Amino acid sequence: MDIGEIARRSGVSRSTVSYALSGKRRVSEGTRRRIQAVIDELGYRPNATARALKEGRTRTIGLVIPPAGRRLTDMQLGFVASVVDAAGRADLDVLLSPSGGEHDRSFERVVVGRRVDGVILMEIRMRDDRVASLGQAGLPFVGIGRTGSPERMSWVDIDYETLIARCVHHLADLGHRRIAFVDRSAELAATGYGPSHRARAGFARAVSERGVEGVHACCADDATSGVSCVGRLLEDHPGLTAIATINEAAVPGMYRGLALAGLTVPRDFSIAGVAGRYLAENLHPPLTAADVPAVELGTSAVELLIGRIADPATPHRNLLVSPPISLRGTTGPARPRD
Amino acid sequence: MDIGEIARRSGVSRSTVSYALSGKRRVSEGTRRRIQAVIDELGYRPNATARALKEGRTRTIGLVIPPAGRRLTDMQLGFVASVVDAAGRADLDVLLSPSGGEHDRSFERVVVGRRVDGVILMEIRMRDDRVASLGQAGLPFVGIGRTGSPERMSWVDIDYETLIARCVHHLADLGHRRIAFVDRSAELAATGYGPSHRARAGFARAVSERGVEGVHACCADDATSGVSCVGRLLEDHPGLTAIATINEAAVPGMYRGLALAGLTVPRDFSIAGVAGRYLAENLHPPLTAADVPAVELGTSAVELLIGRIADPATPHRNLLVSPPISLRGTTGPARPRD
DNA sequence: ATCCGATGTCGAATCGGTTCGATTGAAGAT
DNA sequence: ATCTTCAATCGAACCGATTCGACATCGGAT
Repeated sequence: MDIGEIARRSGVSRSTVSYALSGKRRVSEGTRRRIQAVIDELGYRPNATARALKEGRTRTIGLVIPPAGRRLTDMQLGFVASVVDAAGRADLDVLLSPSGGEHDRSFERVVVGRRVDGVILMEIRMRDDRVASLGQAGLPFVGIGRTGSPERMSWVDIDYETLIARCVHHLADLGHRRIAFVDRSAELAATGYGPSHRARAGFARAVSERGVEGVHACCADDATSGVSCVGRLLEDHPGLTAIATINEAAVPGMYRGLALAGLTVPRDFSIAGVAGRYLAENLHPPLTAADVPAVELGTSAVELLIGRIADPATPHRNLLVSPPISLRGTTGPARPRD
Repeated sequence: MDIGEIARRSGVSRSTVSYALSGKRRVSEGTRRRIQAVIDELGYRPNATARALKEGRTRTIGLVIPPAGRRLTDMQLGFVASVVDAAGRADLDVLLSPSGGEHDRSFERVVVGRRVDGVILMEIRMRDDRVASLGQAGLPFVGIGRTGSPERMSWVDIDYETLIARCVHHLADLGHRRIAFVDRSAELAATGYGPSHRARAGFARAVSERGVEGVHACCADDATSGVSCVGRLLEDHPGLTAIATINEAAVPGMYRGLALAGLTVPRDFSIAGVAGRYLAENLHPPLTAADVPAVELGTSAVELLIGRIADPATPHRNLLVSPPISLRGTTGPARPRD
């Protein structure tokens, strides 16, 4: 059933049906009603593909998520949910494209096949080929995260550098003198993952400002790795009394690792981090953390993208959030170990 | 840049370029090379929308997920990931459509606008309007989950009825005489959510077979609700010593609730359930549970869907899994309370 | 010299919409 | 009665691919 069928049954031309539907030209009341009746009876809806072809836009945005196989963190899940939600409110559909490995069929298909009007890119590297591809394809995009030269793109991001520094200051204020920074996985950091780089810089800065000792450790995004990471840290650094982290997925494991070592949080050991609010609140004990407003970031990313699609020539905009640290149950005064 | 541009620069007609690309007719070696050179130079890729219009298929499948705002459970996340992954391997893209509320623009757009070649439907109700819509639209679909009349559709599902019964038997074998079934949220169950219904039936059956006392409780999908749900159960049913559950998201909260009541798992209280393997293993203590093979289910769903798209007249197929219970750390011999 | 089949390429139609310019017919002005 | 104006509608072109039938060319058979 196509628009021709509707036209025939209503005794008008195809263009009249189109105008009746879009309202872009006047159609007499009687005709409109007749057409509408036929449409309702047959349950007609214009074919989105044909419309997309003619209009030159698909009313779809691409959401590039971390590659399949890797589990989304709580925060990432929050991004995805809020992007889908915000897009839906703007009557845009969302096409999922797992990417982040090397060559990438899905990303290729979506981007250069023009399946989408614009793209939201997650888990961006300091140097990111996908950003280059998108630029070259002339496809509007917004990053959740930013590259090393962020002035050349639109993005929303979390100010990990500042936030981790703030965690260190908070811990130092409590008297901690040996603090570990638990990063995300070594592979991710090695590929130039922005938050890792920037958080490391913020950590180094704060550590030197406060004259405390800093330790860096990578840790995969799961509880088991958190356990072993903490085990290693405690063993290698006897004076360690606190952790600052951006690895929310490993936090439950860290809790367990500390418990295994006979340490109680926050009495014997403190943890502060950057995490999605939902997760921070639902951990036990609830995590003292800078609460990343995933919904706000996802929503803003969609808004920025819609703006760029409407007018690609507009100057780049961005949003850098540094939410305050919510004091919950995981930090307390330093207490010497051993 | 379109196929005409490539044709012009290669000095051939558009159809020749198309045949060179698709291989559906012979093109002389020299011509093919010339065309390929131009394509490589310009980085041309056929416009997916135009191709979709002509071919009558979009090479995209729709994935209908629970409505925005509700957080995906670990198991659901596993489904989504594996569906996206399996689809990608078949060179299909995935369009996300949050749905499950009442009227639903996204679902409408995707289904009747023919944006996709087929649909995978999550979180199906015993009676589900979306199944009717899809049938009426003549769009192939596969359920992860099934309705009350499952013979009329293709699906993959978890045999919650059997699995919960198995949990009850396991607990009864350990001497438990008062067992609670912790369901998912009351709202979800009220809308006829299949797993709730079927698990409840399996629970009732097993409880009567073993002559033990069964208690039913609904619980929202989060840790906090798990805490309060357990609190209520312990208070209202003093003899309660075990829980069987399909609510994986509430399990961490149940642990906490039991701990708050001074009960140690599994010494004082047992829990068995149905949960994604990843979650079950990463809980602390690891949950004794029937491990739902989310990846297998998602992959099978995509395979079934591809089959139906290829030949919609084929008889319906389905897959009902009932994985064995993995004994981990949360069940033990009953020990009277009070 | 003519006919034949194979091979390689082209032109036009098509998919289902949107949109622009042209056309029709009726009402109002002169 | 003729001209103008305007509202309502129509027909055709177009978006960018695929595909079918037609056609040109050429070597080989008669």
